[in-house]
Amino acid sequence: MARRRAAGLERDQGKLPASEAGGAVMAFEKVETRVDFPSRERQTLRFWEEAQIFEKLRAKNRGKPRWSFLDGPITANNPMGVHHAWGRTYKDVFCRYFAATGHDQRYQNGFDCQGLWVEVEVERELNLHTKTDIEKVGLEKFTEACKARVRKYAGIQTEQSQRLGYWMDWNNSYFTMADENNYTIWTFLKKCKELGYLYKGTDVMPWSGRAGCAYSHMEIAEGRRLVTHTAVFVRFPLRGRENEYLLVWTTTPWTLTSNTGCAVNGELKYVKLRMKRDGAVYYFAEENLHYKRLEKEFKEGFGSKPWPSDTPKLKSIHQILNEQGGYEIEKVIPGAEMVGWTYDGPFDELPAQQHQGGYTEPLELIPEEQRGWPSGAEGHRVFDPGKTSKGEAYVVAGEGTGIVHSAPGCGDVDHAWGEEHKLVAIAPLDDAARFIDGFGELTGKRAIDADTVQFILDNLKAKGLLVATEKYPHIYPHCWRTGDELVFRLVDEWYISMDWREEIKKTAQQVNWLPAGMRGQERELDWLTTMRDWMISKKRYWGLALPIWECTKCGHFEVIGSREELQERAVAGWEKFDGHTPHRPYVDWVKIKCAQCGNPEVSRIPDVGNPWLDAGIVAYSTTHYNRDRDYWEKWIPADLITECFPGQFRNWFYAILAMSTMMELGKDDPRPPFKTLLGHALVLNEQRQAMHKSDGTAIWFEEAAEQIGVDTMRWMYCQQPPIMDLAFGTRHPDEEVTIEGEDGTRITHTVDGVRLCKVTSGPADETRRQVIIPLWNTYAFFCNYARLDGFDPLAPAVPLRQRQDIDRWILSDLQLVIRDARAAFERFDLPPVCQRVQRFIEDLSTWYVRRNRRRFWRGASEGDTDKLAAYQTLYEVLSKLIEVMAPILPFVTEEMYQNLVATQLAEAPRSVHLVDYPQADEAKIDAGLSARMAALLRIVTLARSARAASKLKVRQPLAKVVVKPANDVERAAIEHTQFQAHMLEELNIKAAELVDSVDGLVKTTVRLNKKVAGKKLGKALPAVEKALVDVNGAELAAAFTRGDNAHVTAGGQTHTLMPEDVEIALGAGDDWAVAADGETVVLVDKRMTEALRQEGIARDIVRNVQNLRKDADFNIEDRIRLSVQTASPEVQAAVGAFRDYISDETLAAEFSQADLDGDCVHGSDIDLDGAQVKLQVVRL
RNA sequence: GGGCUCAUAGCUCAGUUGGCAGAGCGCGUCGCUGAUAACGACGAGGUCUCAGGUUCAAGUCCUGAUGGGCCCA
Repeated sequence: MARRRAAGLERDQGKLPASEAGGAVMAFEKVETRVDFPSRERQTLRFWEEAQIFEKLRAKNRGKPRWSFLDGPITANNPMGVHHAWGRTYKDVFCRYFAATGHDQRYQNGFDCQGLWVEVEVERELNLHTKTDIEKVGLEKFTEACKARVRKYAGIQTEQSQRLGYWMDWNNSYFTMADENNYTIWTFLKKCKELGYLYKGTDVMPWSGRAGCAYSHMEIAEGRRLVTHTAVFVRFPLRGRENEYLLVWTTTPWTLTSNTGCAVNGELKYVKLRMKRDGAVYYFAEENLHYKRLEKEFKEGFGSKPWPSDTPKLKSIHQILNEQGGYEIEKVIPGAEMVGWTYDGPFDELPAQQHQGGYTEPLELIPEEQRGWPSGAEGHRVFDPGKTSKGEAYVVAGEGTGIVHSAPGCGDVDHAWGEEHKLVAIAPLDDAARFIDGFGELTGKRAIDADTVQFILDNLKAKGLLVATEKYPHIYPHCWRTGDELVFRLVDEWYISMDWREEIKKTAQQVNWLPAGMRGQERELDWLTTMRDWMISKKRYWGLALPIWECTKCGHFEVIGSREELQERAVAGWEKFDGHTPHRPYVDWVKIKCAQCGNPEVSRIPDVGNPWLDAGIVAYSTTHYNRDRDYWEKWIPADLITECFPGQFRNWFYAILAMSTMMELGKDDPRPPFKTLLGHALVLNEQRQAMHKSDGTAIWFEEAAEQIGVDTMRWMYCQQPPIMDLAFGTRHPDEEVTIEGEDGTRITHTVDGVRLCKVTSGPADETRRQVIIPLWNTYAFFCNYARLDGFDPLAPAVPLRQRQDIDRWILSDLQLVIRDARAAFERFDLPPVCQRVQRFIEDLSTWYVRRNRRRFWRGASEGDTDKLAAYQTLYEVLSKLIEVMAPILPFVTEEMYQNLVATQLAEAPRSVHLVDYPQADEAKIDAGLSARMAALLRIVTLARSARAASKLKVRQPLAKVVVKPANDVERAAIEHTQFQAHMLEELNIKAAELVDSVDGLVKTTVRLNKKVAGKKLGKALPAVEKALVDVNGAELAAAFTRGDNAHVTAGGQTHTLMPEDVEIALGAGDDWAVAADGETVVLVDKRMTEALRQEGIARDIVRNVQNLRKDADFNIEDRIRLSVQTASPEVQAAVGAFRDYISDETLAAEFSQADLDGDCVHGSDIDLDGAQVKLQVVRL
């Protein structure tokens, strides 16, 4: 029992192990158990850098089978937060795994560069507020500023990604603003044009005056907000009906300037009523007179948002008219009767209302065929727009008045109505949402300004048209970037028709969408089915220059497919453009000649492209489709893409599928862009809410990396089911922190200059506690003893058959871990890898190491192969385990590898990441052994439970444990000598006994197994169940044991019960503690003897002395003098009887029963079940 | 307004063909510990959102309501 530790030290006397003398092997380095993981991660990064490990990895795999990963570009506009790190961890983990399994890869990261999001930030930097401001600064300067911003953040994100351990070819990242990317999109667009899918459309679009551009329907969804507007009731005088009016209601008074029609529902009833005050007659939907408007919203709010507190409840029209002196109903007429009535518009005096064919700026926006239509003022008319394609009426009663004011220049539905019913469009706003010329005093005013609204109200009042105003809350679209209210504006935009959507669907069906629970294919197909034509233009500056040259003379347009084609077609401006990127303003300088009318000065349209075009082409642009087709063929389809999925079905996933499908259209063997798509959900804070940059709750990457450690973060991401949002942690914006590493570094700010704040995370703490620390401590245990013992990893291996079964068991389990991990990696399913490894680490640290500790402590003696076997087993387990985990935890596994392997074995690769991924060694798998050990662990757990019920602590030895095994595996586990010894030592019990039955030792009760018995008993079940309460369980059990069936009488009928129809439960007696699980029963003998009692006291003393030693900071090998003083004869007797045991365990070379002398006496007074004992120790 | 989906312990979530409501975290008690910022055993904690229905039996199946989420209008 003597501990090896002390003896080992004596032998070593501080000298190095013998094997070191040969010079081949270094001693294992001492490993601390309290470590600063983030600081060590930074050291590991430096090692990789200096030793060029990534470069060596690439060289190693060059020319091997390819594995192709295609990176979805990250927006290079802001520093990374922890929400970006999930996807980037996936990317790195799979690239590392497929590198370890010997695959050549591209390792190309991508940055998304173009689009409004960059413009908005650059405007802020340059203090620009409008498009005019940008044009004053000059497009050249603006474009270069956008490029500079993108480069800056690409650099920052590169640095952050490297800190994450993300291995990419960082000098070869692609940028979507690159010439090749833009020109490849030109190729795509030209193909769209040639197939007839690219067209120009005129429509009323949601428009941001601040941003000066239209938004697609996908974009406005992100900017809906609850706001209160001034809504108005207005009356339109009917022509030819003295003092009679249409009553109209709107929340956007500015659109009244452009009214050209009024829509009614012909099938609805309308009331004609006369006001008592002035005799005016109003027409509106009868149902609306008493309609309680927004009643539900007033009570319950708008979705999650309550009714605004400063907004009064809405009045009904009846209330409003009553307050104005009351009214009388004259009659009710069908809406159909009103169709065709004409009326005076509220702003007929404006020049815009008097222009034939409507009014737009430029006037060319008016389609040819409409130019002869009557002006707005002439044409005001009541019409019935009928029903939607789904058969629902456009105009319904309820909110409003049942008479819908229609302005075809200000609304998309109105616009469609106008075209059908020949009502002209008057488009009042310029690109900054200001009134254009032709609107009198309104010209120059911004439509959404409060002053403008007030001006219009005053104007209507002065004309006697204003009936009432009110505060009206509703959900209204806002600009997702600036927060401004959107207006609706008639504009030209460019579209790709979706007439070929079935082709895209075919591509989507070729893809393996993961995780399965995401139902990705279904969602994508759903989107592809319902999506409208793709609006690809934007009236902005920084982005893809749409390669569309449109002749202003004849309207002919052409799409240029490449730089070379442009050069060929250029008639002016090429020399000036040459040498620039194909961005605005440079490319706008190039003019071509109109192929249709010969116009020699055809310019590019000023629009830039939708940014999803930029990201959607990367399967072609980054693989040089246009200049190196072989290369493209090698790498596309990619084996994997992985991104955060919310939103991407209609963004990147959609764009890359659509664009790739178009590029393949017409080929014999069209390729999908990728084979497998792995999506993952969102990163939230610990309260499961979205984290926001604006309120300081967004966790910046460095904050988490330096406080939590990236290995821990990576594990969190990998073990999280990708379908579920990850509750990451909490940022405390009021608590600034400074990170001080062991290496002397001090970090106070993120790379973007934001002050670091405290970040806490329950899930991260749990990960560290359950995975990283147990792994590390097992490693430390191994190294620290191997170092003292001079363990030589090159020593000849003890043959497997000469090792203990517990060694063979852990090695067998290790192979199973390797096999399971490989299988899960291959199907891109990381949580099972983490679960399997975590369970293994638990078994390793809380069972294998604990049970075998004394084999490592044992004193050295010649030919102690059992001890060598223990070292070799644990060494093999650790060094293989880190290879399994290396893709997920690249840092800690690297550090362990350096100490365990790299410095030990001369021929070993320099880094764990240069080692081939381990293969399970089938010869080491012993399924029977694993099953027996699992059975043993199950029985030990049951026995612990029974022991706890005995109320006798584990330090108190007990005489016997009785096991009734449920099956042969459990029986074999207990019969196994070594296994039984482990069990008894673990439980501190002297002997074990196997029995076939526990009858007589415990009380037995029987209960019906309803699942089985219910099938045959049916309606009789409740009666039988009741009858069973009175049955003697022991007799029933005995009958089953004999092989008989049991009979129960209930409700006058006798039912036969088979063993499987009942479950037998056990209760403990006085002498035994019992625990049962299914058929397995474990009993612990609670009866005490004098010898057991004394041994228990001795163990208590040992335990308390060990505590003293630890508190006194003695070294493990220090010898002591021990004093035990007590008046208790029982304790004195125990000390006498177990003197050798106490001496061995505590390294007490001398015993005393008096106070000890000396400077450093450590003592404590303890209570051993009522006996007072004084303990003292002093170092010898 | 339409479609999909969810509602179970303080929190996060499992719950198979209907058959004794579970895990992890947190909390409490006890125990173990010279690798471990650990570990182990036990315990408290539930109107399975609500209302009907089918059934011997419903968290589970059916109908409806309420509330949340996502998507589309």
